[in-house]
Amino acid sequence: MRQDRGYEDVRLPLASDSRRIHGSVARDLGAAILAGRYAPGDVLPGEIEFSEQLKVSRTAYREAIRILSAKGLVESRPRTGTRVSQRSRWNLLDPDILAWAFESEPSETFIRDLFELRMIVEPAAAALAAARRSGLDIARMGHALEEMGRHGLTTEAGRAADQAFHTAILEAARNGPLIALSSSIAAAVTWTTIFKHRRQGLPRDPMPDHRVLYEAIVAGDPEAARGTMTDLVRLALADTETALRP
Amino acid sequence: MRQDRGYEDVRLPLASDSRRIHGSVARDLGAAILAGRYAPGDVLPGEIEFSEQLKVSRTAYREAIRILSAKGLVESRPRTGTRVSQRSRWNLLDPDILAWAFESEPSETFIRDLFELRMIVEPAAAALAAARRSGLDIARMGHALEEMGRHGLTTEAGRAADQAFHTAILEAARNGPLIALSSSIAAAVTWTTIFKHRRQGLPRDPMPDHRVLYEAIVAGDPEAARGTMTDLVRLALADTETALRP
DNA sequence: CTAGCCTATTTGTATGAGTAAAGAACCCGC
DNA sequence: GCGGGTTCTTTACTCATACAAATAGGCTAG
Repeated sequence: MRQDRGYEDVRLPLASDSRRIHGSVARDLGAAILAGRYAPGDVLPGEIEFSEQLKVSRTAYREAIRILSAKGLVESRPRTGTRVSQRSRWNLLDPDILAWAFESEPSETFIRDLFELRMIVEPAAAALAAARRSGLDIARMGHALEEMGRHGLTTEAGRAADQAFHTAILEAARNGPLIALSSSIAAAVTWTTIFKHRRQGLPRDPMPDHRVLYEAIVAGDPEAARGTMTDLVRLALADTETALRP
Repeated sequence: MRQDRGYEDVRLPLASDSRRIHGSVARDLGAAILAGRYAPGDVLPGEIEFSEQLKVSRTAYREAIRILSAKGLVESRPRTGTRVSQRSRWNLLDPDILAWAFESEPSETFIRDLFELRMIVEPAAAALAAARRSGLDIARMGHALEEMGRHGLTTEAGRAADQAFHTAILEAARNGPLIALSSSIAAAVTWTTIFKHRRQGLPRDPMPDHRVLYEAIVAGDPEAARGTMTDLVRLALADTETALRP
């Protein structure tokens, strides 16, 4: 028997709907801003000019700008035009923004910052998850672990399972705002692995760590879960550090 | 001598630009969704019908929907229409979403969740801040403390200063994604105070706690800062709990 | 009963005209 | 000269309309 309920809204972390024109324009501009091609304070060309330049209608262009504006990347006012906002206004935890940030390789400090966040959030989340997890949560984690083991982290499916494992833990913590952080965490998780592989092969098999963590959560032992997760993230950070600073 | 640099982009947490029509439509619909007037899975009326009903052009309405879509509240596809997304897709850490959530009084569980997040994030942030704070950071915190002391938490200015104090700490932690959480934290901070007052007056003067925390950060003692912040948030949570459960 | 086409419905895109807001330049009285 | 109000001009914002694309669900042939 398959347990499909609850998975129905799981999709790849593809940036929203880049199929539509407004979506792809937003993605392109957003990625350009994240990559630094437009700096905070810069004024974009006027609507008519820029939309013509991009070969799209003003309607589509404006909708793209609304998207960026909703994520805090730009602000537009009559007479002044549309300008890139200060970094402090950017919604760095927005899933799309993260995806755009990782489109062109992000700065090392950004990756470090994400790991710092993981180090803060995930151990606490693991502790909460150990206290609150349901049978369904456990099933999901178990399934993700299995998939990880089967495919290995060299495959796309394996990395997805890794993400799913960490996401399941955050969801088991039963905290809405915390779940909203899962996309950020997931981004960091994926890039850990990618970096590790880029720097030739796995320095270490991550499966044992994950299994111990899983057992702690199944056993309902918050402090064990916290400690194990701390170790897990610390090791991942260490691996990433060596990959970053060769 | 005043230190104005760096404050130039500080504004009230008013939901973006509700002056423009697309902005106010987005605010209204967003607040309605957050308040539960539209439930996840519900399909909104068609563009033409709904925009006429709201007495705005289809263009403005569509731009509003793009904003909501960018924040994960809705998803729209041809033929199917626009429907409210699953809660797990909502970007609960988005500043606008938080503002909308607090427009109609939010659920108790949501407030508890925010406090849980504070409890996780702020002590760690305080520790980092103690290690990394600059002179400017200290000046800001000091200024905010002064204002808090002068106006007291019964005034709008005093509450703003309280928020500013906590925001300054997060900024001193020198971590972009963490700073993006400041709006969430700030929301929780404000509502603590409002709840406490609703439940007759201050149960306790919060200034001493804040001063001790400030000293720890000035002294550059991470563990002291972490401990003090933990106490501070725990007390705030306790106060809020008693206000929630009368 | 199934695979594949059809079509009706809904959002998406394009275009053009007119409105409102917000700096900047200007004018005027002092 | 100089401050304060006024006009001016640029820009985004709003509106209306037409057409294109996508797709869910029915229809039809096999």
